[in-house]
Amino acid sequence: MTAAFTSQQFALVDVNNFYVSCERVFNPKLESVPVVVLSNNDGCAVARSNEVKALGVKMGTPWFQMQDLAKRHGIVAFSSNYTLYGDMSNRVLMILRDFSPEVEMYSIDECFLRLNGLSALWPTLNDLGQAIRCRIRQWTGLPICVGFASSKTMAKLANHVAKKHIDLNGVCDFTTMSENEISRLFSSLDVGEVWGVGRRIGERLHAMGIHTAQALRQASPKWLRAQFGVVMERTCDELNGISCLALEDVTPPRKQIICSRSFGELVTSLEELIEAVSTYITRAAEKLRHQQSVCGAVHVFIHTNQFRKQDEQYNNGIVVSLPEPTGDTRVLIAAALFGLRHIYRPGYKYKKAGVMLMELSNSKQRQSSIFDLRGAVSDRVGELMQTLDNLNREYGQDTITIGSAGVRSNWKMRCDNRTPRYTTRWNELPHAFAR
DNA sequence: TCTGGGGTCCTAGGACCC
DNA sequence: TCTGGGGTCCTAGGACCC
Repeated sequence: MTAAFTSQQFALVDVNNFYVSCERVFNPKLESVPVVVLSNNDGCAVARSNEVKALGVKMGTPWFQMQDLAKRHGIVAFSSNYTLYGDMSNRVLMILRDFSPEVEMYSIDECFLRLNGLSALWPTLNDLGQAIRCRIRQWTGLPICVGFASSKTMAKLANHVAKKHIDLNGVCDFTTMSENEISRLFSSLDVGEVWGVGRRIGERLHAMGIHTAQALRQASPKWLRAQFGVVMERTCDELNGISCLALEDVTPPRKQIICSRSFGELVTSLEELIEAVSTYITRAAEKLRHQQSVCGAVHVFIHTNQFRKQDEQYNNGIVVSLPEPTGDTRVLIAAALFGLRHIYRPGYKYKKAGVMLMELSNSKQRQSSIFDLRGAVSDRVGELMQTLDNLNREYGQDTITIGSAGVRSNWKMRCDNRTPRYTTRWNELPHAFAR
């Protein structure tokens, strides 16, 4: 298809400071209070309210490094509550589907919409944007911004502009701007703000004298390709309104599934690592079966804490191939523990372990090995796993587990200040009192 | 004391084959 | 002493994203 000759219209909808905003929905007293949400293990700030951003706290700042600042300014910190955020994210998605049949959930807090033809239903795209903001605010309590443009990369930038310029009231539409307005605006945007330009490439572009989005837009695509590869060439085209990135409204199944965690306390014993790895495999296998895949190889890794220079360091991982693809938690655990025993060395203080399910394929088109005479057996296994998943979904995670996942908890994450899972657990519903 | 987790894509280079 | 060339596949590493 010749994208260059087909005018497209995209919207990017992005929830402002998503995790923080979710917490505020259920605790309005947090409005205008500086709030951060911490990563797993209460390690780093992964979401910051505007008040916290104004204090100069960068994304990913370790929580222990901002203790002084937190005390001085009364920063409130929450452990992450992914159950809550995931559910709120789904609600936003459902609402957006009312506005366009073509919605791509790009990340937990961002959606692309394709609007071809739909914009005719609204006086202007700005009206559409305001309608979306209004309904999401009313139905979920979440604040969002909307960017409109003729390519996804530009829509991302339009959203960025909508967030920065208060007078735009949360909506920015590039599609009706003149070439002059676009040039002026893009000249004020650092090239690093462009989607696809990260730290490394940003530095190189600056060194080459390309400082703004406008300069990148005017660079030669062929030259960019020679310097940086095909991705940057596409980015340049996209900045010129030539849509190269299609809307992906059907999520393709994951090609790999990872589950890894840092430990709450340093771990030395094999037994504890076995518990942790068994637990991670259990989580990963649930995701695997949920997307109807089976897995052909398991990667296990362990490492020590790289920040503790005084400790002897050890990192290792191993890939264990399976004789035939499977979704059976028990087989996957056995493979992972086999690998773990291979790479485990006593005498180190381990900080993190993880597993990666690789070589995923569709469980419906599973290819049997020539030794597999057990079609009936694998059907039984499928039923067993299905039952396990159903019970755990119905009665809560880990109602039924595999024995090696264990009951010790030294290795479990710190998560000291997590709010209730207000929207997905009956016993954690928010209370409302009438006066 | 305390430093996240989960993904994708592209490219270069080596192994191997004919 | 002379010592090809082209294709494919795989992997590791690097870059990006949120």
